[in-house]
Amino acid sequence: MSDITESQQMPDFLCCVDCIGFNLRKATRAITQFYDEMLRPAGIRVTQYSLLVALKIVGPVLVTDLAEKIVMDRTTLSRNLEVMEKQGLVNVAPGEDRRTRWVTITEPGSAVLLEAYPLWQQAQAKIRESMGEERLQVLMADLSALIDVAQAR
Amino acid sequence: MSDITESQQMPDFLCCVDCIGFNLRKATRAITQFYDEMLRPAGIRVTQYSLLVALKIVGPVLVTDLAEKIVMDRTTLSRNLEVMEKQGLVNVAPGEDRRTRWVTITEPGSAVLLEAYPLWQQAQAKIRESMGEERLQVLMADLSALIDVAQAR
DNA sequence: TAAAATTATGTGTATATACTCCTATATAAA
DNA sequence: TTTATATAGGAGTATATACACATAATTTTA
Repeated sequence: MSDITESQQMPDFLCCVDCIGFNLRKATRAITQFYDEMLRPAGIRVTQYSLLVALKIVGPVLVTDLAEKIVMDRTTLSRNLEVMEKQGLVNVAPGEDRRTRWVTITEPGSAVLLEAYPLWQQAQAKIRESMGEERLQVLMADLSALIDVAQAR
Repeated sequence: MSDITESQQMPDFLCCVDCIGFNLRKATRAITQFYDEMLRPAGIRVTQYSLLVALKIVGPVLVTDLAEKIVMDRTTLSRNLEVMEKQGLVNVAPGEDRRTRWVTITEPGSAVLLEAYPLWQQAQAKIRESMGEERLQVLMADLSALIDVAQAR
């Protein structure tokens, strides 16, 4: 256990704790708040923005298929879509196979997406300016690699 | 808007959508599930593990101070600690300044931390094996940089 | 010292996340 | 064709997250 079980006062160490899960969650909290704030004028959050983009590109799509694509638990996606359906952003309709449900972006959903897009661009640009394009590309690739490690079980 | 507003069928594009928020959240979902699964025998999740480590190192600490250190909303931290207090992992006691509350890891909390530590090490090692030490260091640094960008407002 | 401003925290509400168990439906096997 | 199995999704429960608002206590200011 070395230095972890000893109750030393070393506050600065906290910022460099090397737990990948912790650091990833910490960065996600900060970045999510950043995007959510930038997107606020459009009335949606970054999670909803991402789902609208995904639906625009791959929709209509089945819940389970979409969930797998975006590495989101099926039940999580369902609950997120439930909110968006109430807001009129998406449509969920049963398929011929009566077990399935097709998810589609609605007209109002597309309108909100159009409104949100420039706001998202601004957020994205701010980060790109500060981080640099190449560094971001490496980061995105590393995040993908992390997903592969996590799912290789 | 270019290719985003056109309902083209290009499912593979989804995996490379360049929204930093989306990719970060996606990776965090996968990695959090990974750590949570590895830590399950100890009965805690990676969020709780991180909080126990933090408290072991810097505790006793005030709620707001800890929240700032770990880039977590004050109210989020309060709610997380509430659960851990019910489980007996932490103690929350009022300070001399009667507005404040000191948070401390308990004896049972330390015991759980000791039990969880080797499990966490295994999770960490698996990722390190696959990613390599240098790549991970770069990744951690980039996550820190992201936090700085997000908070520079 | 009394009033104003600041600070530390709690509460209400809402979204985000995912595990476990359950139901309905479809497909495969006997 | 009946039975067994696999699949798609929903519901219950619990943690994680954070914004807006409220409260109590302290500090600053007039």
